[in-house]
Amino acid sequence: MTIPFLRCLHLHMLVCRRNQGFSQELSKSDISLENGDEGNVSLVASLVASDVFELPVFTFEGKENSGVGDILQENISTNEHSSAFSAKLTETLRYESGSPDHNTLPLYDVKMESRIDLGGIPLSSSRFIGDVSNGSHGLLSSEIQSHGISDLELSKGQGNHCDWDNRISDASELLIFDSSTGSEACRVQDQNLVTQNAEYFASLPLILSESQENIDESSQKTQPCGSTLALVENTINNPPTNHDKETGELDRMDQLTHVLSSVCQDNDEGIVDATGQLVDEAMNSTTVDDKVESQHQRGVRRRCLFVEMGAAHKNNLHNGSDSDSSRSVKDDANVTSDDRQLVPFKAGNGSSTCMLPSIGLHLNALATTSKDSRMVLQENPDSGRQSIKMSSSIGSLRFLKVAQTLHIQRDSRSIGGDEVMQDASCTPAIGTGEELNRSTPKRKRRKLDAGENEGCKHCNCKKSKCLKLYCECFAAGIYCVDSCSCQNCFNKPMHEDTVLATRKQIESRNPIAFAPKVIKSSDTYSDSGDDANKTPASARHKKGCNCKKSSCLKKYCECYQGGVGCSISCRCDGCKNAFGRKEDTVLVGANEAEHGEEESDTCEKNGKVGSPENDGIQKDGQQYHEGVLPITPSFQVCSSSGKLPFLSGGKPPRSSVVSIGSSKLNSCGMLRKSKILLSAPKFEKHFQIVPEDETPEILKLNTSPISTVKSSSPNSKRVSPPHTDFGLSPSRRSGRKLVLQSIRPFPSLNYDAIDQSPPRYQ
DNA sequence: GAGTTTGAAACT
DNA sequence: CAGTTTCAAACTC
Ligand SMILES: [Zn+2]
Ligand SMILES: [Zn+2]
Ligand SMILES: [Zn+2]
Ligand SMILES: [Zn+2]
Ligand SMILES: [Zn+2]
Ligand SMILES: [Zn+2]
Repeated sequence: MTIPFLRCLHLHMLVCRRNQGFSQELSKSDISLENGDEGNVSLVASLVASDVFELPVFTFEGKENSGVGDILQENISTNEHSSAFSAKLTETLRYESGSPDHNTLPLYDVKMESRIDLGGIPLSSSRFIGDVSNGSHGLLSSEIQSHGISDLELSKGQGNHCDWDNRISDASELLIFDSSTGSEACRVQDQNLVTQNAEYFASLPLILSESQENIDESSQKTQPCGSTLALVENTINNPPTNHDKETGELDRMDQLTHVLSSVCQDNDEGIVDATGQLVDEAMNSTTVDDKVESQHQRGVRRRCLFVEMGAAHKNNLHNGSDSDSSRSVKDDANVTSDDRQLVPFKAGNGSSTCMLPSIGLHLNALATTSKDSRMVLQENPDSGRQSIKMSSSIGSLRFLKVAQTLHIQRDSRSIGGDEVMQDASCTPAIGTGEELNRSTPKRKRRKLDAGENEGCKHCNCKKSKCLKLYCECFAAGIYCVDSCSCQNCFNKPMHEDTVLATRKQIESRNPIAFAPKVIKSSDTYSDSGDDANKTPASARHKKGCNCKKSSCLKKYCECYQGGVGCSISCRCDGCKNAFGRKEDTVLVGANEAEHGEEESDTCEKNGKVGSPENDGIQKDGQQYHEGVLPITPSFQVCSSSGKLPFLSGGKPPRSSVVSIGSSKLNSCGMLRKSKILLSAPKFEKHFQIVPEDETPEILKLNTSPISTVKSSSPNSKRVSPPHTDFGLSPSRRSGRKLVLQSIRPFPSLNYDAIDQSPPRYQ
């Protein structure tokens, strides 16, 4: 029951890694789906119903159609083995992480994740992992489970939202961050989210059916199956409602935001976060069209669709044309990114163990060490919002995992670049990330297409052995993958000891060395209410750039590359940063907040629209909310597992930071990470870290208030860090100081580990 | 794909 | 901390 999100994350991770492998299986399942749309749907529904919590999806099997059924059954069976699997999974995960390529079920995974998220069902992360571990099948099962759970709960009583709410609340918070980043609408409060989630769940069955219908209707979809995924894809491909693609995206975002907002409004509790992301994507994909009306329902439906789609999609993909599949994959990736963001929620429960096996991230190794940390969600009485605090490693781990998944996805899929970053950006969701960065990557991907997407990055090191920050992989906290063109690479799981030791050394010199390069701070007033206004969040490069010849107009500039404007921390000459000139910030001075907003806006715009260069600036990165930590090892404590951030970018990061909603997610990484966290909550100041494109997943901690953290979750270890911080002198300056504090996480990890519990690393 | 430019990372 | 070197990405062609 614990935390669905986590599971989702794990699933994602797993999925991503295994995507390839799954694809085969999926193809089968897909086929079955294609044969009968209804059948698919039914399957899903059945699954949902059957599964209560965890693994056992058994019932499904019986229900399942022959084609799909086989696959599902297999999955299920594997799930049953869960315990054993879990162990295996961990291993596999790592392995995978090491070589994301292995499995490529990405689509599925993604879908799985989304579903899970939607379900919001609290599963023990561990179980999930175990499920996942089983293999592709496991993934499916996991999804199924999630659904099943959701359904069950829902079925029991939509009326009983309470449980969900509670569960969700945590998740929702996490989600919220993401959502917030993504869409202003998200502002809605976390609590609301929860309720919504409950509704979602309840509605899920319906949704499924509907979703199919919608698919058929709405999308002419090429794919007969009409799985929700297909729909989504279709919508994505063809901007749903009418909007031109570009505008369409924006519109989508807007719509999504609107929808979300409306939903939020509707529900006091508003679920936004996790669902929000999903919703967003779904919204985007499906069609923003419907916006208003039962937004909730739709949102739910969409989500459901997503989830379902995920499954269906997979199927479709296989059957469908390659292009479709690719698309679907992207979508999945996006979803995952979202999930990532969601994930952060809480690892909370003791199950943290799950995290252990993470994937490719360097952190993974660390993860084993500390499980202590947990994410704590605090509710601020004041605002009512809840701040999630991840103290723990677990959260970090999850993030990491997420990030890894993102990475993996990137590798395998090479999703489009930016997106979320997803936001990673994932972040706070961090996750955001990755980069999360990396979100809606699929859609964005379309745009980006090109090469690197967020996720796709690969290094080409010749002399650094991939053990220095010169190496983007190493810097991102991830292991090199097959797609890397590095020479004499030591940044591989087999050299884990060396990697970790090197990391440690580097961190000792510079605590924030592995922190996301872009930090988002919502300072100022914004918090209070609304920071939201948007404003806020001004994302900035953690160290500022030192450009002399590029005028901060090219990606040589890390600020520009990160999709953020230059700040007083920058020492650039002739700054013309399209996301915001240094001068502007300086001048503004007091007004910083405003500027920040502006900048942020600009960024978003850029990202979404086109950033200057379509390329994607790395927005992928997910911005982490204050607390969110990057994957850095520090997190590791908790997360050792995860690897890299991913942040984001995972999210599939969209180009712009903003993204999440708007999308900045980097799909890749994370995420796109994706995502930017807009809202900071009410806390004093929230800083979000935006991982760059890829930052692996992000851990989202609520830093801001360290105090809060403590208060909130006594359980959790104290994150307190000295903040003194890491030393970012510049950032410290005036306003930014806060940021640094918020940032603490990175180092914090270490601290935690070190101070209290020695890092497990060694 | 080779070659150049660039600015961060690393080194002194 | 500044200056220099090293490095790999970003960019150009
Ligand atoms: Zn490298
Ligand atoms: Zn590499
Ligand atoms: Zn390498
Ligand atoms: Zn610059
Ligand atoms: Zn700058
Ligand atoms: Zn500049």
